[in-house]
Amino acid sequence: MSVDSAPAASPADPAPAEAGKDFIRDIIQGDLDAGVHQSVVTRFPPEPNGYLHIGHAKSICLNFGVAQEFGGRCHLRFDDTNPAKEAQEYIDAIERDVRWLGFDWGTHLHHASDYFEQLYAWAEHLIGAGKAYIDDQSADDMRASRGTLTEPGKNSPFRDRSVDENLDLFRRMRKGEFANGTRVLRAKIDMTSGNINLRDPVLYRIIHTPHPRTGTAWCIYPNYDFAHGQSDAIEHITHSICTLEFEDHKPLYEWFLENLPVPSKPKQYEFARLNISYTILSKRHLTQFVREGHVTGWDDPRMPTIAGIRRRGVPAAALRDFIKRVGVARANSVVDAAMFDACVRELLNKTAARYMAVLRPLKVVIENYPEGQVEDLDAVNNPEDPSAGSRKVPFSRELYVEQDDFMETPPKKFFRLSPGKEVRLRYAYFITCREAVKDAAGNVIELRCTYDPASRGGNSPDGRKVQATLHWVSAGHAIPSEVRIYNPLFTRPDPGADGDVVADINPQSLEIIADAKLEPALSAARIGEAVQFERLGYFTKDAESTDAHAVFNRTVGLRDSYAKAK
RNA sequence: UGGGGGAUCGUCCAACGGUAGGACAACGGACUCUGACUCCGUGAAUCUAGGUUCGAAUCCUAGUCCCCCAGCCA
Repeated sequence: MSVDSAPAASPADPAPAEAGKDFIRDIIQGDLDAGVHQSVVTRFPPEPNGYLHIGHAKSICLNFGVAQEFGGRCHLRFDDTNPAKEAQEYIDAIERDVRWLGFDWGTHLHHASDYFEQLYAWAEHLIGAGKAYIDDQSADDMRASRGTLTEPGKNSPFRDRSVDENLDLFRRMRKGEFANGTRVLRAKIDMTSGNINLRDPVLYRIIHTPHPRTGTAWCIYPNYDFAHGQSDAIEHITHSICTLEFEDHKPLYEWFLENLPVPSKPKQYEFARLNISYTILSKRHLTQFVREGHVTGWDDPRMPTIAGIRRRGVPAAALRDFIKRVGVARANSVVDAAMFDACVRELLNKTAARYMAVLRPLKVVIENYPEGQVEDLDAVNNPEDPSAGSRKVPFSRELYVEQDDFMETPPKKFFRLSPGKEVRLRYAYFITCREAVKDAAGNVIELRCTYDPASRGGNSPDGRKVQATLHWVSAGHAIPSEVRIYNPLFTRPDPGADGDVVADINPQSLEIIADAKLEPALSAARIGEAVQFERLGYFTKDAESTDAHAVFNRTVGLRDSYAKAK
């Protein structure tokens, strides 16, 4: 299912270290200036339970970005503490995506599972200090005694077990003597705390499921709270940057650092996660879309995953630019999806080679053009980049133009082809429409036109002007191709606001054009290479293409002030 | 009605007691062999009410609204 152009081991397009400015960078600069740290060490800590999305890209750019800017380092650490949800496929995809984004963790690829033995020892340390106990309550009973947002919790009847009993039970948990869900290790903190995370949080649970890395070595696993801060401490992370919802966990994070003989004391900082209009960035929902087949996979170009964005043809640099423009703050916000498109267009305008392609072909016959004659006309590859040079485009008597570029009875502001109207065919000739040929149903199926031989190359020696320049493809030379047009996956800017995300999925999110016509030079396009189809948008050849059947994805359309005016 | 956070143009982010600025979006114009690009221009904001101060988006007080937390997920 998953077609992916796998990047090389190190980033093909490394991110440049250009400093942004935000409260996180202010804090780091302050710490460095004050000598709190000699250098900065950050980490990007994904759980390998799904593919990375554009929200993760924000965290990646932040963590790796500050490390780069301040001359420190950033670790890639898999937070693999729950084997029931994690898989090797995700681990591989995450490494690939981080590299593609342009970042390099060097030798610092780590896993929470690397620390299972140490974390276990620390758990026994806590038990020995009387600060953790084995609870035999069921999950339901624990929930009932935890209290609510407004009512304090009640102590577990197992809270005062002896150190020896706790130690014995914990060791037997590790040995696998107990079934899933029968016992947990809890910290002994304060069941009446206003912060629910401090009401004797669970530290270890029994999960008899093989782990992608440690196999069956363990059947008890630390949870996030017991693993994260300690892993940070082991790696000497200086600034542990996470999203706002972990703010309530900070007191717990610090409680472990204070009560355990950890080698360093990292500090946690939180920022607001990324939200984008017309987009869902929740792993739970993205997983659902894949599982239920609303999309073709994690790398479906409609998905906000890094793999999907890449496959759609967005360059890593455009994604980085977007993240940079969005900024980092603590206020919840929803970024306009148009800002992402703007970043993509801005980069592609400078870099993408231009070609002509007709998506919805309408046959044009140039009546006064000699049958059998073919001319190779010069076309500029990229007007924004003279070094890109030029190419030849074949012109002949029978051509295709876009159906949208003809109207039998045009409204006032329609500049394109209509009966009697003269337009320019880009890089070719002025042509005038003489007749629209229709089928029995009255549909226009062909245009009979004449050309002005003196306008070869696209300019008339008498200096007369035309209002429109159209793209075109020689019928006899055209390469047939499938083109996939992607529209927003959702019909509303705030999908799921009424409670059902799936109900807001856009039934027209994918338009497949089976028989587009491409100019011959496009046969050399490489998979993943960004090109512009003139007047239409930016496209890239999909990895599903075969020699016999090309497939192009639309990355993003061009701005279209005419369409908007209509 | 517990605990924790947050409110600045339509949107996102700046301004760190001293002229509220940038980007995206919108609108108008110029240019154009892409109705693209580019360029020029226009409109557009400090949650409310008090207070401190020569001066407040920034400090204080009281409100209002929004977000997060009751997994043996992360």
